[in-house]
Amino acid sequence: MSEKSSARQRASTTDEEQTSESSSGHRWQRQREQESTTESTSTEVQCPECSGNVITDTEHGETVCDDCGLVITEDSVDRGPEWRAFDSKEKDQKSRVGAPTTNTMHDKGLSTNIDWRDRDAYGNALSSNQRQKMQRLRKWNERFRTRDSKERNLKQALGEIDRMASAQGLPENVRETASVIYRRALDEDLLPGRSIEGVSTSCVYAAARMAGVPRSLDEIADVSRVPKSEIARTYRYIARELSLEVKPADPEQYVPRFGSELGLSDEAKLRARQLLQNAKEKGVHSGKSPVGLAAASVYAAALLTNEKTTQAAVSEVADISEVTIRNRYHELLEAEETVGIA
DNA sequence: ATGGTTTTTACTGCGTC
DNA sequence: GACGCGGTAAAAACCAT
Repeated sequence: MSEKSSARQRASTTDEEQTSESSSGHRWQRQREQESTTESTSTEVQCPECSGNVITDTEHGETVCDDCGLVITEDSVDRGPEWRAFDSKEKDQKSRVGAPTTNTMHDKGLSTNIDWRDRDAYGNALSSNQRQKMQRLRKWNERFRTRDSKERNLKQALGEIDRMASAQGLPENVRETASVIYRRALDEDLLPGRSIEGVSTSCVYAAARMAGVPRSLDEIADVSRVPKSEIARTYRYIARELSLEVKPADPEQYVPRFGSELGLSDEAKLRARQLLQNAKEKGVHSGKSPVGLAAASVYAAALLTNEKTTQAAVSEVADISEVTIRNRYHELLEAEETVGIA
């Protein structure tokens, strides 16, 4: 058992809960009393006997008439957890639902994991007899888990997705999305004729854009083993076939990242966004690369807020030539002026 | 394949520290 | 003289036709 899954296992056994519950029984008893005072709610329902107000008494699990005391329902089910958590750590310890299913594992994390360490649950070494048994179990578990080619395919692809996402510092939800996209691609038989690597790269690219933290094709290509052209081709194909709703990248989405990489103030970032919004209204941006626009706006904003940056530095973090930055930021400033300094 | 557009590369001149 | 910046021309990349 790996440490993670054994912890999960332990959390799901009932005796642990029972003991921790009884040891702190009086505490949560008191909590429940407080709860009941706050949660006794009167409803619109009327008592069938005296037409009085009916109240729900959560402490005793009864629905009772406030006037005549008639018990309308009893032994109602308390659907809340029977424990209280006072901080997130405690919640993690007490909760006994397992890990959430995740699409970043080829079997959604639902299958059994057998740890590679030859240790039992207490951390003691196993006897040689046991060790051999575990070896066999591991082997068959692995064979079972990655039964057919699709599963093996997925496993490899998800590994790649994870690797690239990490390299680009993309958050967990992007990996999740990328995994989902890949699954769909696999289900729709989009893979034949395309490399696993290429498709998974495209998935990461798409997922990053969908999550609003876009990476340029160049940046993605940097961490992939596939040439940019292939990524672009595959991405278009995937996006079309799965009809992914990926809006054209919004330059504004690049601003925070470029801004912080250059160590600019929030004010400058805000200014950059304003410039972009203005440019958008003027329609200056159509046809121009979003990254270039973003880079230019960041540079322009730095100038306007008197923060030191150079075109070279912006060009570095944005992967855009200085020339493009110059051209764009002129356009940005022009658009700004025609509006007039209101 | 082709033509039009955008981006990149490479180079040069200007002003400032 | 190095550096940041602006401009230009030609090449390359990209996109729709």
